[in-house]
Amino acid sequence: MQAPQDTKPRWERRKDARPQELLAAALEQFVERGYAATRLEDVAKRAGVSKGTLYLYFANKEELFKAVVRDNIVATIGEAEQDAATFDGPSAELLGALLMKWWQEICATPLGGITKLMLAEGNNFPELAQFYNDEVVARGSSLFTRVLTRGIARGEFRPVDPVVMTQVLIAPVIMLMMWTHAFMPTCGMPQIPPQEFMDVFIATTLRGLQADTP
Amino acid sequence: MQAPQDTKPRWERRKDARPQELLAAALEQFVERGYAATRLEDVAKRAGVSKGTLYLYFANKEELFKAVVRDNIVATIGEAEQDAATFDGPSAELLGALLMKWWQEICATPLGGITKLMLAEGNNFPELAQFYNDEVVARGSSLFTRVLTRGIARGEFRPVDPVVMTQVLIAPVIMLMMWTHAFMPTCGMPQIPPQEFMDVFIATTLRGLQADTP
Amino acid sequence: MQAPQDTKPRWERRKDARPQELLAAALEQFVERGYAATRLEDVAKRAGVSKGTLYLYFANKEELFKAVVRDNIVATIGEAEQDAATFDGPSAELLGALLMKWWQEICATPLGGITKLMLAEGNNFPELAQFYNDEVVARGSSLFTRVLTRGIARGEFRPVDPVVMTQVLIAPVIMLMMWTHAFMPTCGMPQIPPQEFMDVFIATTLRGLQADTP
Amino acid sequence: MQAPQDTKPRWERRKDARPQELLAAALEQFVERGYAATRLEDVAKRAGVSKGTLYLYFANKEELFKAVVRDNIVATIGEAEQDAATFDGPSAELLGALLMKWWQEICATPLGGITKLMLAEGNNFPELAQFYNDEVVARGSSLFTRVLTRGIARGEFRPVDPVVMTQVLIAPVIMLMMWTHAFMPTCGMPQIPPQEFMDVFIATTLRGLQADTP
DNA sequence: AATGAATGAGTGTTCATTCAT
DNA sequence: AATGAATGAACACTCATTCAT
Repeated sequence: MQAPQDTKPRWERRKDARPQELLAAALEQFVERGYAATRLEDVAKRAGVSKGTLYLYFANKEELFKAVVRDNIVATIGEAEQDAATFDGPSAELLGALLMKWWQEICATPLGGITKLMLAEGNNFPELAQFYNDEVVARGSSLFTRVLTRGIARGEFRPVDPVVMTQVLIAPVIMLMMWTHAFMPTCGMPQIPPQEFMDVFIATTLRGLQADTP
Repeated sequence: MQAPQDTKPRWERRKDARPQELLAAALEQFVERGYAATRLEDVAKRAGVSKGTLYLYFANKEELFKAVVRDNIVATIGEAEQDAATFDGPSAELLGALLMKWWQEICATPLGGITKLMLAEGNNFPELAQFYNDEVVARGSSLFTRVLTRGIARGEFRPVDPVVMTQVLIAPVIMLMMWTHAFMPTCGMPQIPPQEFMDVFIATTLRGLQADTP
Repeated sequence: MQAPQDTKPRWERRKDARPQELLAAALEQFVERGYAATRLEDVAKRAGVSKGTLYLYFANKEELFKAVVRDNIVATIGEAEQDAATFDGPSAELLGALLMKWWQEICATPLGGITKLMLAEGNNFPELAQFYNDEVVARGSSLFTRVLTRGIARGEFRPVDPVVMTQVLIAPVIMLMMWTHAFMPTCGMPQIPPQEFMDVFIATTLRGLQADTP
Repeated sequence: MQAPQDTKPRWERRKDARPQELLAAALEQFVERGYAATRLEDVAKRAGVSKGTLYLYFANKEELFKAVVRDNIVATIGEAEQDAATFDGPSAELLGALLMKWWQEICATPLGGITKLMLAEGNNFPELAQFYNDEVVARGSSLFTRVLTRGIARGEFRPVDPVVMTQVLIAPVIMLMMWTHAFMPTCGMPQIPPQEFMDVFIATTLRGLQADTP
């Protein structure tokens, strides 16, 4: 028996990988330097190609950025939406899993830098802000809102306003992410141990949401 | 007795006011657009002078930014250091006053935007980061540390590690500021009422610091 | 008695002259190379300034081109409109004068190259085409149409359709201009003597327009 | 008797057709956008091949353009030269046929756009201008000159200077072509009916050339 | 023969900085 | 002190051309 073989010629395999290589390079560069300060030539160099090659795959800087967001953050949101749609167990468990997934797959990775970037530069690039708000903020929020609504409907959660509660859920995670990511290395801030924070936060919140059982 | 009078002719007073006008314009522009995206021409226009005039007072963009920080944040820290040095009463009172002063005079004003800016863009301008760390973060932190040490020495506070405790004091305030300032308008986050937050935070913390009185 | 003196400092006189110098350089360059092939750096060099200086006076390439057209062709049309509005004599005389002015001040000068350019590249730059059509073609045409209408109303001209007749008037002049201007030097075409052509053309046309006198 | 058959397999015929397909695509693109603005990628796409394939058949953009001219205009001139060389009848008939052929096979087809293009952009591409002048202008002119000379020698035409007369013959046709082709759609010029124009032009000219018959 | 990925020189545009007046 | 004209380095984006497959 053989290991599965890629029968394509080498350059074709290379071609298929290119967009991913470019997106990875772009992510790093955007996170390191911010949107405006990222030079496409540096992204290209980082991916080991020339400036022109970038334009074979992405129409311009803005589309490159959007592709980075889509390929990483939006994709993860999509998975989470799947998880939520097919999940059958208690809402508290689902909510906890979603929060932890968000933390582990986005906030705790370099992707967290994208959120920082949007906070910092969003004002200067309204179209990007719009895109990010539509594809990430709105979709992510409404996912949490739906889970809360489900829990309330099933009598698992107390009858809070699910929209407001969504914000209450989101806020500490973003805070923690800013804390973990953004603070300047020089800043000498204390390291909050993120995993513990998340554990405590989730446990506390779920307990607070729990409906009274007579 | 007379109120102190400015005996200078008007144009000279004007001249003396120039740097202040420029610094005010620069602050607004930096806060609105970030450091990199701020165009000196816009700062000049906002102050009602020409671009060249800016360079009569500030050697370059970086020095302008530093001057904004010095003239506002560093100055406030200086005052606070004075307050602390001459204060004679209980350490808890001093600590509460310092925290509240920090909140009210920096975090709750446009100056809070400078902190956001440093978090967001500091990495791209290492010299600015260094400056900000030395002049603001380090000095501010050490002020709190000194007050904590004083309180412990005087038996008012429990014998915590004053350096770590400093971070614990600072973190929530910065969090609140980020919350108040930075989050994208689109983000739809709930408004935390800052004054209440600060009151509760200060009360709780001081109570937690209080040494046991036998 | 003294010659009128310019009391401004030299650099200010320079500044006032700059736009004209740039427009002149741009006209030459556009006529020589066409719109797309004209490099702004070459325009700048030709005017003896740097590329950046161009942008102090004109927002971009397109605006530079429009300014060239306005400053030359549109201005001349404006004069002609004035002439026509204030003219009191026979319509035939006015019409002849307008045609000749058009020939002498536009077609026979480098400005004719602009028309050639629009014919050649207009398709590729729809916004420029629109502008040129509105500001030059439409205004110029309607001027001739008005004069024809005036002549007909006053019983000087036969009752032709003035709009169609306008085209008949315009066509030969544009033809002559293309002939004079555009033909490649190498092309070895015969030199039509333009002045004679215009004289004969105007004389013939006016005679053809003349109303029958009983 | 059989019609000549192409015995090659289909893919080979395809291969043979390639250059023609490319030339056709190039002609359309050049006429639509002009020489400089034509992107080889668009030509390739139009021909349904890849950009690289273009370079298998034509060394570069310039050679592609020359090939378009050769394959169309020069070829037609060649035919006309043949016609003229073998023609035995009256010179007036030959001359009329040549003029009409020129009109119908070049000026009235998209090929007319090539002439427009050379007029408009020739200056920017001296090598192309040289080529066009040698292969098209000179050869075409000298063909007419030879026919005129023949007619004069045979006593059919009046003894005009054949070189000058050649230009007189050429000018109106080029004019008509410019009129038909190049003028901006927006320009609202009246449509000259080309066939009538040519008929009248040829009839008039031949009559004018006719030698007096005693 | 055919592909299409890759290149890099070239151009329009921006903006911190300088300097003659 | 103040001006604002001038500069030029920097960057996003395009496209003719090359070449490994």
